[in-house]
Amino acid sequence: MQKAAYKTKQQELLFSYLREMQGRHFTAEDVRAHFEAKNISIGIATIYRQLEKLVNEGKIQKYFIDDHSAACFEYSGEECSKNEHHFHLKCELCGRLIHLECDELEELGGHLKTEHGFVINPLRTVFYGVCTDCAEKKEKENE
Amino acid sequence: MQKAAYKTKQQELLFSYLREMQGRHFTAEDVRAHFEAKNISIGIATIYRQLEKLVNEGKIQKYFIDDHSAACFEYSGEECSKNEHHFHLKCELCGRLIHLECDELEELGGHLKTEHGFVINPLRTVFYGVCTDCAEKKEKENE
DNA sequence: GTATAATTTGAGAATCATTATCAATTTCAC
DNA sequence: GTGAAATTGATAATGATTCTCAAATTATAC
Repeated sequence: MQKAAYKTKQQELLFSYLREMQGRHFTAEDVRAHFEAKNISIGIATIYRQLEKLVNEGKIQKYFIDDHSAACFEYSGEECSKNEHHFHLKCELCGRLIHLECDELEELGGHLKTEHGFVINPLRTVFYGVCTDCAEKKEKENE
Repeated sequence: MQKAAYKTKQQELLFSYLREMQGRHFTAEDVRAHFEAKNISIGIATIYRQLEKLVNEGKIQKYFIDDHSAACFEYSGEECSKNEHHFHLKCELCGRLIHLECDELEELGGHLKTEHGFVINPLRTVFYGVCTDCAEKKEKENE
């Protein structure tokens, strides 16, 4: 019972960016650059703070895609946040991030739960590996 | 044809630590602290360099378990590195890292490959979620 | 509208894991 | 032993993120 939650210009600006980027991932730096390009100044501290808040509220997701580089955020839209179970595949070769909705993965979730007592969080889990394109490229190189 | 690969004291020390820690994960800082406690001095740069080399050689694995904190390394033993396909589960609540060998996950790998053209790398993929113990604790709290 | 109190902002400093630099040391082949 | 090549390690640099705190903004009471 302590947050009055004032609505600020910066919060609205950030949210307009989220809608614009819906379904795509971005970093804190991307946000800053976006507004700088429009000659709108928002402090980087504010960007981090607001993103953090939105993550805690479950409105956006935070991913750690690349080793020690910047965190990625993603806004999936108004209502899907809780229902949608898309996973992320990250290609270790080209760096591409692939969104994957797949029943098989749902089943895996069930298996891990019943057999191993582990409730998987698809919003945070990233599968690493090699994508089709890169696998093909690699094959050609080996010929 | 450029690496003569000299064998150094530091490399041997590090390897003795790996054997001691076989199957358990550790950070670069853990290594440093371990040798400091024994009054053996190894530069932190050397530790990072050697760990990096071992990762590239496939002799140890590197995981990013916690958000932006230190990377975790793990030595699985002499010969299992290539054959063993154990996955990691990370509990988001207690922070515990669980090793999991499971046929279901092997199958998932097959599915991702045939249906989505994605070859998963189990050595790098970490599943996030909630472990049995924490799920139980949570349930009790809600009563 | 003005005063007031609570919250948010943002510039800059601080943090922390990791990487880069480079002279000094160590290793190994001869 | 000598010397070229590789490795080490103290220290500086990096880069994402968080912290600090005074100033600005917001909501509320009058």
